[in-house]
Amino acid sequence: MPQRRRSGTPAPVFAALGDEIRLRLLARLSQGPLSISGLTAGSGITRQGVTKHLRVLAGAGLVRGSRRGKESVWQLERRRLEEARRSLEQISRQWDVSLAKLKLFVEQEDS
Amino acid sequence: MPQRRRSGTPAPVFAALGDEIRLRLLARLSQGPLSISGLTAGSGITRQGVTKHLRVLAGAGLVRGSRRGKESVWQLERRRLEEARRSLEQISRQWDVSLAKLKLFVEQEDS
DNA sequence: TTATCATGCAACCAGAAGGTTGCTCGAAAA
DNA sequence: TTTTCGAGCAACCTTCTGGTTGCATGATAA
Repeated sequence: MPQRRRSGTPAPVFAALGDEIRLRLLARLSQGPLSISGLTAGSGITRQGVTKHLRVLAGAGLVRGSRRGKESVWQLERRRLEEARRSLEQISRQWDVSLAKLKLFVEQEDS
Repeated sequence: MPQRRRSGTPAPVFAALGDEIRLRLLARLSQGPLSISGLTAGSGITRQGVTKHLRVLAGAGLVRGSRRGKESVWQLERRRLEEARRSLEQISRQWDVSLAKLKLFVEQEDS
């Protein structure tokens, strides 16, 4: 089933990033592709736990896995992260405008 | 109790951003400060639900609330969002390096 | 061919999340 | 001084999450 995300909202990507273990997995994957047992080593949780986290990341479109022989190898997927970054930049921009207006308002009040 | 976040990891902020309703609340707050009932109107959930979401956002340091008369008014808190944006940019940069190396490796393989 | 290794699948479990309702309380408006 | 309005607190419920274990299976290595 392709196209899990409806691409409209950044929420699922943020949710996927909102977990320490998943951030560490991504960090390790940013050193290069790895198999599940490779990722499990030193992760502190079981292989099945890692698998579940990988599925969450894949559901958000942040990683992609493929079978190679008896192992399944995972790697980063660039697009979604860029989308997330853009979303955050946009939110951050709205934010700035908002706070600028607020500041202006307060100063007006004061005078 | 001040200082809820240990500021080391961006995960809690991402987790707070990882919910549609909370993103909408932030969007509305970016138009200016609002009371809880103000935020509740048109949110689709009850006042208590909104309150809980606000607490999550506050726990991540993204908003701040203060009492004004009988109402409690909420507004954005800039710092955390900037931190999150920086984190995402850094991750994104690692990512780029990683994928560049991968591409290089693949090309080498091919030749 | 037989072990062994890397996974997948399913069931299960405890605790967190997201939501609701009911009641209480202080501030404001009538 | 009464209402009324905006919130807080607590209890409760259901669903999702993060984790585990046990077992089955297809590839690889001996």
